[in-house]
Amino acid sequence: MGTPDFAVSALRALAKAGHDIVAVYSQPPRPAGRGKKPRKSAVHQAAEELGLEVRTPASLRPDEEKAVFAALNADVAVVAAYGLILNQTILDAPKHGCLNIHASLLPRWRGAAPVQRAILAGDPATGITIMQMERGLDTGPMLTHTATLIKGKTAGELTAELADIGASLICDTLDALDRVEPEAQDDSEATYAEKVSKAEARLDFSQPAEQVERAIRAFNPMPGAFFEHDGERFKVLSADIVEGSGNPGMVLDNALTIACATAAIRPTRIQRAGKGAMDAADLLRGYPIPAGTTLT
RNA sequence: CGCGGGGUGGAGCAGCCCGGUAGCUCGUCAGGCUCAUAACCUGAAGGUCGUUGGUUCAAAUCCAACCCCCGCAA
Repeated sequence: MGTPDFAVSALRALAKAGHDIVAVYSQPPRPAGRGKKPRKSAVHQAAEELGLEVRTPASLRPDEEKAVFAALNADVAVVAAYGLILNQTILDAPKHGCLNIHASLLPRWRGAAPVQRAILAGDPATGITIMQMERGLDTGPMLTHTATLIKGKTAGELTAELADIGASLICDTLDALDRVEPEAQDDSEATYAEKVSKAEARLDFSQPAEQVERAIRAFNPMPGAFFEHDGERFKVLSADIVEGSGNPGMVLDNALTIACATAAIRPTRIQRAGKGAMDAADLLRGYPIPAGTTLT
């Protein structure tokens, strides 16, 4: 059970490992993208390519869905970023219950956007935790986990890396399922990774440069950290922290060095609305943003 | 039929509304000067102006269709 790219790695790995996948659950196709045509989820597409049966119920609450799921008579359910609440009946249906591939080192960052939150908070490392699902949101006992350093990675890069880690870890965990010792989470250490909102993606230069740079990485590629200038949106895909000071948001030179609360930030990759991503220097060649300009 | 921007020498743009010599910033190459916080001067190479068709004496510029890229929204 999964929906985005993050879950595809695991699906492919499970299939390749020779597991008998009795069904794949994913969110139903939704109008999305330009043209608003209904699009199948990444998992949905991958499952079809693998020739697997795909089910896309809008909810798992109806008795009928519960019955269908139970009839699969699965040994175990693997869940990764599925996007639907699993009720107790569903959780109990498989012989070994439902295992979740979660993109954080639980109990830190339970919830929807663990990767982004970890970067935003400046965590030195994060990882994947395989846990036994229960009623609460990402609260179940942990089975296995693998850590990785965040360094200067963007959310996109980290998510891709964690997807691979999760894929191999779930396979290993399933192989050793009868040997691993479930470990309860320490609720007092738990933090919640709230979904990212569009408003958050607007850069706030009144924060320290270090925090601004984290935001840029956390929101790359989605939804894209941005500032506004001349009524246009400029997504900042990456930036360096440099020396400099001035009123927050002010451009300090002709190389687009932007003052923050402390120090300054200099975008290296930028994307203007309607344009492709380009180096900041290239943007400035055809679209100068002179020193003294204040960005919001 | 969700809204919108764009495809012009290697890069980023202007020109298009008001058809008629292809421009700017940068890069590249050659030479000069010489060492001035991404150096400066001179010169050169390099473009089927996304594709196809139409209008016209003449189209990057007007019209039609199509292909590709992207922002919003979801």
